[in-house]
Amino acid sequence: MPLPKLSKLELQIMEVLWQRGPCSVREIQESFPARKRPAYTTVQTMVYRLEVKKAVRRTKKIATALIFEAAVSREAAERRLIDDLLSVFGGKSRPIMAHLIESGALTLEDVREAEQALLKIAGEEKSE
Amino acid sequence: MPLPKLSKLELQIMEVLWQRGPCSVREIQESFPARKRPAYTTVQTMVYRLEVKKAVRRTKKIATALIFEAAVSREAAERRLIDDLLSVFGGKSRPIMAHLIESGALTLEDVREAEQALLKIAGEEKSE
DNA sequence: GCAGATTAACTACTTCTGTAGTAGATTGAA
DNA sequence: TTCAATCTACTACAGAAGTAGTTAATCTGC
Repeated sequence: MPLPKLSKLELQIMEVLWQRGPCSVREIQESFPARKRPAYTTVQTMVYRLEVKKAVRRTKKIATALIFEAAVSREAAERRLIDDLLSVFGGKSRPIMAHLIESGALTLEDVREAEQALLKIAGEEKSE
Repeated sequence: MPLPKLSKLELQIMEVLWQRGPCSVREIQESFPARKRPAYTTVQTMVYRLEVKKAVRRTKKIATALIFEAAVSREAAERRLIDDLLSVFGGKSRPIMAHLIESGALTLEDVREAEQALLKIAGEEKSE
């Protein structure tokens, strides 16, 4: 599979790797806000599972600790999430937009930016 | 909990109920496209679980069959999905929009419609 | 060189999801 | 009235996800 499905916790771990670059399990664990910090071995287990899924890879070893880095991009992982959501909505983004608006997360600026992006794409396609 | 999390298959079952109104397990099962139709008892199990989650309720009994109806609205369920997704993106819809565009699911019309909706809301808020 | 700290690797257990079989009750038709 | 079809209700099981303990190897400072 090109891009395996990542769970919520797995994504949070990937997030650390995307933000900070290669990290040890300890560094990943400590970057969780103290209140909701999972046990060291919990993070360790998740990192190993991500490794099996080829979402992270070992790069080197510093003293006793293995250093891991993301093997899939944030873009690709996020894209996967959106595609999954779209499949629930039958590929239509209309209802998604409606909910984003309802929840107050979508601003006029977001929309105008999206419009510009779409216009740009349309223009490029014409000239191909 | 006001709205329990629904899994993919649970959502597909809710979809049948939302579309067709009250149904028996048999009707739900048969409304799945033949190719990917789960066994009768699989649907039955899911419906019972939805019942435990209070997402569906029994309305009546026709002969031997129980008739179930949705106890949560499609709006609420979809809203829950979006909110979960938003939490992954830190509440920002910008990246979500970007991916929708990239995947080709978002059209200019969708965007213009969204813009109108937002303008309308802004107008209403001013006059309150 | 050794002891205490740190880590990797393995194992374990729970909940959720998807999947489905079985047993016993209920119907409806002949 | 009896029997086959249909249902409900219960049970089972595998895989993913979340959580974490244990054991044995490995460092590192003294």
